[in-house]
Amino acid sequence: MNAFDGNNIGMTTCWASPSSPSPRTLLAMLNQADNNGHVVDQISEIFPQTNHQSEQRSGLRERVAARIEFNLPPLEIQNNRPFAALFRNPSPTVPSPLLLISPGFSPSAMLQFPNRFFDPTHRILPSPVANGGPPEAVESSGADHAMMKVSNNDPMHVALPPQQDASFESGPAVNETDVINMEIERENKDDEEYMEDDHNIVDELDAEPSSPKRSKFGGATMIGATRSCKSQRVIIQVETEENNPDDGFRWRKYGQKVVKGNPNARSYYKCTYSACNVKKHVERGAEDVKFLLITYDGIHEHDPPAARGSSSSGLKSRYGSSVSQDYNNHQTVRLGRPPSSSQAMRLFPSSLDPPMDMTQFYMTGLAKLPSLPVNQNHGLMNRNEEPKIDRVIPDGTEVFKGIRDRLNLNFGLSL
DNA sequence: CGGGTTTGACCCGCGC
DNA sequence: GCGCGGGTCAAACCCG
Repeated sequence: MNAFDGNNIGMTTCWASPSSPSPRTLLAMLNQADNNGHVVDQISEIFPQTNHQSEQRSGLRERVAARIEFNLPPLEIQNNRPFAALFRNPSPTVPSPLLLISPGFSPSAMLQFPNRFFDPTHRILPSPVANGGPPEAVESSGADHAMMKVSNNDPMHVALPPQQDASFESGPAVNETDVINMEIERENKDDEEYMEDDHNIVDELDAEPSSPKRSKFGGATMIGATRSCKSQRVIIQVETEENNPDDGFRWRKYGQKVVKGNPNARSYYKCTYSACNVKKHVERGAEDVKFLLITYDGIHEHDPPAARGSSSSGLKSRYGSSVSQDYNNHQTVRLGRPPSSSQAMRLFPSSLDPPMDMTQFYMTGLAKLPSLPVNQNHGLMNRNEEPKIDRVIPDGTEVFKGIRDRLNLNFGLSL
């Protein structure tokens, strides 16, 4: 039994029955309630057993916490949008609020185990000032999809036991469980500016009619696919010279194409694991080639493959990384086999790895995209794994369990 | 020979 | 219907 099985985090990612309010809808209602008290009546229909009278006078975080009957610890949020220009459709896609997380906290772990954000005692979210450098940050969008941005100029080093590596290196996964967590987090900021910013984001999204793909998802940023929208999608932006950072899984490149708006070709990869349909495509930022935009489409339902010719102590895939093409004329074109792992950048560092210059991530979960098929045993990567995590954060676990239970109770949402 | 990349052709959805 | 653009296929090729 995985230590996180008790949470069943993201066990099922199908939020949405049409009759049940989505978490976003719920939070939007909470937003409105900030400015319009009677909207709370709507919410009271959803949470009839909660006493929201006092909540109307408290912050939204407190109200959310009260409704889910758990105390959500406050988070530090800053207003920043430093990477807005890095995407092909930069201005409308990048929202502003950032959540700060501590250095050394794996973004993939963050996505897979969002409950850790709630840990009030382990202090996962310290002040960036204390880190002496640009903070890690998680960004949550005010638009119809979740966005998270993680940046950290400090070397990342996940302080986890080695046996946890596979879980935390297995690549990013985000589902709407994460989304609601992030949404709840961001709502902690009872700030007019914050709310206005939220609206501005929506306005910006709506203000770009020239992008035909956008309307499909109600203004959500649709970077890429026109057809393969049947699985969840996570977009990560990494500042790296690697053109395919190692994420612990093995990928086979099956295509490359120059897409509109970006002179840098996009490479398409499939997971080589049999019966695994996870794909990803990788492209350089249109405006800043330092940044690599990796889009994961789908969720691995298997363990990361053992590295060939290496011990079982770590994932040292020879094939996870390659410099397949010199998009920026900074590296020589290399055909055939990728460079050795020593040249490859590990996307998700482990505790065994030496500190690396992992700098920036950008993650986007398109909440509007259809969720994964309901499968009680799937939903996030490696959910079926034997327990590899012996560091459990009880408070966070309980918090998330409470959220899950409450959502299940009130919405019939099975997480 | 197995497993990877390359690359042009093709497929398909969408907007006009 | 047509064109555009993103995604995929598959033969050719590369490499250890």
